[in-house]
Formats: sequence, structure tokens, C-alpha cells
Amino acid sequence: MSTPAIHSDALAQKLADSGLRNTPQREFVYDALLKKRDHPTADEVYARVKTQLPGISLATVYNCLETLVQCDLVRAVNFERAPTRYCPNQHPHAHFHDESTGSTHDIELPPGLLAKIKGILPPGYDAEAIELTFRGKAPPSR
Amino acid sequence: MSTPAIHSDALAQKLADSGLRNTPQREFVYDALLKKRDHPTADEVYARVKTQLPGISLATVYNCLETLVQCDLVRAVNFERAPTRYCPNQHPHAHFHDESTGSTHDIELPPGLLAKIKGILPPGYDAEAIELTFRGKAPPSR
DNA sequence: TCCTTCTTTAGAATTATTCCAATTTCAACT
DNA sequence: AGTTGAAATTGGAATAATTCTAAAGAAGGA
Repeated sequence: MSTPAIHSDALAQKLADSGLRNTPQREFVYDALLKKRDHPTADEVYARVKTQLPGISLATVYNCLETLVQCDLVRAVNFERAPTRYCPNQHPHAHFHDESTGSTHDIELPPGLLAKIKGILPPGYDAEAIELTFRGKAPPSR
Repeated sequence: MSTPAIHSDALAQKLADSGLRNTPQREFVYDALLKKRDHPTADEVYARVKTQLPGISLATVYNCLETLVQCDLVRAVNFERAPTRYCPNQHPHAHFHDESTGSTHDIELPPGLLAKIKGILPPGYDAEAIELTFRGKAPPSR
């Protein structure tokens, strides 16, 4: 088969749930995110996918990434005004931006912390999403 | 006197500490942030300051805001890829983005929460800054 | 005052992202 | 199998926030 199979068809399922079509472009884009989980930018995803789908356009990469975000398979990660990065990690997690390397690390959240954080909101505030981001120096990666 | 005086010269002090000059442009920009604490964008600050300093340029507003951020008098607040907003609140606080109105609210943090959040970092991670952002529906403002 | 440095300014440049109009694809229905 | 209509892709143009640049303007110290 010509399409990647890393994702065990979670993609096809989620797309179907949203009434969207599964396409090779979407498969390869999602696959690129799963294969190298280094929070690539759209440009980086474009470069990686182009090696396998040479005809894909940057606009399509943006479209696919947006679709994956809509389907809750991928999170868009913004840090200051740097290009948006994309993350296929489904678990609740924070992000740590290493200033010296420019790299982004996932930080898993202990259970209950999100609820506790939500608890600081004054009455009447209803949070749909919480973003927790650190900036600083990360340990050298192994 | 012609320069605003809301800020009790914290500005002059902080600028001096950093070896920078105090200028009318910097005073008026800082004053605009203090007078209406609604997290304006650079464009909005530009419009407000221009009523008092008609000759100021947008580039200068950007320069002044950047300087204020460097001096730790102002925080730059980013949400997704919307234009950067500026906040003169010095206390540790989170931000709540109301999706329907586009407004940004400060959420004061209970003492100890930042330390607790910092505690979830694996050994070796050294966080210089923490950003906590909510997205959702805020109560109608009084 | 002169000199040096910092600051401001207008406009050009940058760049991530979105928009657009024209194909192409594809599933559903004859 | 052929038709159809909506969805998806494509290349290129457009957008918009921000930064850059080069020149002119202020300001403090010798």
C-alpha cells in the first residue's frame, strides 16, 4: 500500500466523524507529525511530506494541519510570534520552550492539575481550553 | 507639565536602571497602557497616543513597547496568532481570552500556584517564565 | 559648543498565513 | 460505467503584523 499506516486509522475514524474525506495529503501530513514528534512548523512539515508527495503544495499542508487541529488529532502550539508548531500528543500536557536551542518539549501534567488550575477562575468564567507554557533552559537531550 | 504623571516615575527609574533615556514617547506609551488596561494591540496604543503626540510613528510605538517589555514594566501577551497585546499588570497573573468578545482578562494567581506548577517540571528543566492562558467564555463585565 | 550615542521617523521589506479562482478528486446516485 | 455535486488541492496573489533601514533629531558629557 502506498499510504502510511503508522496511525492505525485513528485519522480515518476522526475524519469520518467530522464528515470529512480521507486523502493521501492528510495521511502523509499526519504521518509526518507522528514520525518525528519535534513540533515542526508548517514549512518543516511541507519539506518532510514533499519527499513522499512531491506535488503537494504549502497551502495544502496548511489546510491539512488545520483539518487535523479541527479533528482534535493535533494541537497548534504558539510561542510568542514564532511560526505555529504542530503537536500530535493527545494527552494533556504543557510545553517547554528552550530558548537556546529553539526546541519545544512536551511536559506531561499530573492528574488533577488542570482541574486545580481551572479552579482559580472567578465565578462565571468558563474555560474551554488551558494553555500552559514554560520558557527557559531545558536539560541536554539524551 | 506636559508629560503624563500617572506612573509615579517608576518608568524613569526602570529606564535609568537599564541605561536608557526617558523620552516623551516612552512616557505617553506607558501612560496609555496604564490609563486603559484593556490589553491593547500596538495599533491601538498608536491610535491612543497619537491624540496626544500627533507626530509619533507606529515604529516608535513598537520600539517603546519593546523597551517597556525589556524593562519589566509591561508584559507582551500572545494568543494564537492574533496581534500581540500589552499588559502593564506587574503581579503574577494568567490571561483569559473571551472568544465571543475578543477581550482579554487578567486572572490573579493564588500564592504558591506558580511554584506548584513549576514543580511539575522534570529535573534539569529551569523555567524563567511561565505563561498560563485560558480560552473560553467570560462573564458579562459590569 | 562639539561629539557621541541614543532615539525617532517614514517607508520599504519581511514573512507566516490566508485567500482566491481554477482544476481535480471522489463518493453517491442513477 | 457515466454523471453529478460537494469537497479537496493547487499555485499564485494578497494580507497584515512586525521588523528593518537609513536618515534626521534630541540629549548628555567633555
